[in-house]
Amino acid sequence: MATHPQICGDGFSCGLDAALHLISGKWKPLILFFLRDGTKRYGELKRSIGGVSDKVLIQQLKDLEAHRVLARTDYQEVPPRVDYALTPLGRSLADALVPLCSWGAENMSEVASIVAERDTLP
Amino acid sequence: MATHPQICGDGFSCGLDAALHLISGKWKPLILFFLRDGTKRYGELKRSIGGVSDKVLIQQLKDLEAHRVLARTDYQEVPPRVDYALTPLGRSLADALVPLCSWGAENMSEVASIVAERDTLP
DNA sequence: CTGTATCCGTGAAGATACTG
DNA sequence: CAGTATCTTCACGGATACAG
Repeated sequence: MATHPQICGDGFSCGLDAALHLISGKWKPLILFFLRDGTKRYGELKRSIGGVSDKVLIQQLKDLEAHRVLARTDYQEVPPRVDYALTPLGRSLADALVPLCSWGAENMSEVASIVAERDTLP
Repeated sequence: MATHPQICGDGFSCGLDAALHLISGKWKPLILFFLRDGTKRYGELKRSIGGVSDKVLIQQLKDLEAHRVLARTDYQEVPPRVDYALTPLGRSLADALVPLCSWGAENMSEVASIVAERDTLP
């Protein structure tokens, strides 16, 4: 990732940049929000989200795990049982996301029409 | 937040999804961040950010403008003078971003080390 | 000063099939 | 059930040159 020359050290331009680095990915925000309800198994997660392929879901889960946002537990059973949960870091991040989520919910119809209008232009 | 998902009516899976749709882009968070200080001219913005090409910066500014997050004013002068400012929608979005920004600032060193550790692996 | 116009490399995401 | 393995596509972002 290219570092931005301005603002602060640690390789991030600002706190927002650091936070976004962890949640950038098409399904990551959704994963975080589902996991706020508690630990979930892989299949539950996949059904909850819907429309995501195994490959992509696994990839995003691995990213989040590597970034210490969530923890994966493999019970080494047959048939396989694996679950995912937020770490303390992940929970605090998810909490920080709440206002943004509320904003989106409040402005959703406006955002939807803006996006629709724009995506259908030539 | 809404417990569920899957396309909640307006084409977004949840409010967070809608919000992120507007700020996804490498420089957009930074642009919002700088514009919180007030209206800025194109050149100011470019210098503030640093390391971004004209093409990409313009592209992201256009996206934000089309999404009604910021307003562009062209003074029709020679030499050209153009400035950019947050709209009311943009300001409320930027405000909703503050907790996330704070989270990033508080956890920046941890995030930086996590990312560094991971990005240097094979 | 504020942009356009091209060309291009990269990687994220999707479709599909297969496995322990 | 919980993944892996390939193959493909395409939008994102970058470099460079040029224009009003």
